[in-house]
Amino acid sequence: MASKKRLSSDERRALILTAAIAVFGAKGYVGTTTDDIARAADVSQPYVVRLFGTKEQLFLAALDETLRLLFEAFERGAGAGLDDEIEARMGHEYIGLLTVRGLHQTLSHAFLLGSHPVIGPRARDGFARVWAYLRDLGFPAERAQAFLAQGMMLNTMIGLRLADAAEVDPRITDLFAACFPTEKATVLALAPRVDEPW
Amino acid sequence: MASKKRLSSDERRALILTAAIAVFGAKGYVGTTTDDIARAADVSQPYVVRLFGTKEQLFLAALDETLRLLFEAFERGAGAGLDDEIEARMGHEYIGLLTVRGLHQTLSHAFLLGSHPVIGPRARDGFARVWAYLRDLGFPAERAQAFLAQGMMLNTMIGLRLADAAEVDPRITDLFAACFPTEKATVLALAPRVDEPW
DNA sequence: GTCTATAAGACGATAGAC
DNA sequence: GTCTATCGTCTTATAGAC
Repeated sequence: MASKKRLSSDERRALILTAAIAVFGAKGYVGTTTDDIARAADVSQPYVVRLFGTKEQLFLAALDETLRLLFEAFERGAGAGLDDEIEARMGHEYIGLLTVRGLHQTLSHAFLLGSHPVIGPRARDGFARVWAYLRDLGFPAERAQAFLAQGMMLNTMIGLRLADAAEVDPRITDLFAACFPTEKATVLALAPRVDEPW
Repeated sequence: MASKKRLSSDERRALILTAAIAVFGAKGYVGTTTDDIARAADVSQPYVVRLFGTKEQLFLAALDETLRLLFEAFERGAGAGLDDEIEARMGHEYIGLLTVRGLHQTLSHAFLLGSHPVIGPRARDGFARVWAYLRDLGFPAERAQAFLAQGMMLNTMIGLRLADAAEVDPRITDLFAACFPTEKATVLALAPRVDEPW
């Protein structure tokens, strides 16, 4: 059993944030305990609280990091080309974010916290920034709208953990084929499964 | 102060179920206490547990009722006409369900509980039934997919409580106009607001 | 049909040591 | 930088009365 290394505060924070996105994504803001995250990051529960102040601040940090990774991915996808090409590349990047465990679901959970006095405003601002980003990129309103809607659909299918069902339930096979005409295999390969705790 | 009437078990169950959809929608499965629902329904907390067994079973009952109302609305919207007409009517009915407090958000929360051992399977089945309903109605896969995606988008905007922001934030005004070209006024009139507890 | 009282457990946060 | 111990609170569910 390897003994644990003493890390710098920043390194430890980064590890805990990664764990937080995974666990918050799987169990939601309220459903996640600071101890869940501590165990996922292999540190003690009080230390998580010590580093981030409160569970609420930890969630805000996880949301910020999630949005940072999202815009980073969008930046990679944006660039020269026709609208169709840009949209395809950005969709591809968004699917690629499935390698960040819990990212899509952390977004979904944040977007359901609209009535939370502290998290709600931050979540609304994040969503509005995504919208503004697409529009500033030159997406016409209707296209931006459809692109976002597809993203919410992917989030939902991930949150439902529908991927295993795609292999046994013909309805779900049909659904995946319709949603991801070109990237079905990638999505099925990267999507979290029912039996994964996170 | 009006004294409370003694109701039949079925009447009381129906009242509690309505309250449960509203509160679960606003605060989520884990974030809602049985006491929250009891107070919203004006009964004692142990009585809620008595009538529904456990909080988990109560959530399942609320989800069932939510899906029942959803299919009932779809049935009203379906019927004769071109695909475009049917889709417009069904979208209209789905927006009309905003009069049922918490319905869209209860769906969203259920759809994020994919890793829950009991609720997860029921949520997946509900989603698959919605998909199958659209396909059986004759929707081509691509159209059914886009329709569902728009629904997820509406759910997200409701969960975020974006409606107030539409009146002050130009980004959000633009977003609402793009998402609801014909029904923006209805959505804004029916959407829950930030300051509503549920 | 409905309530009050309460047991039993889980959780966030603090204190303080190393 | 990181841990152990622990307090106080909240929450589900049960017991039992009316």
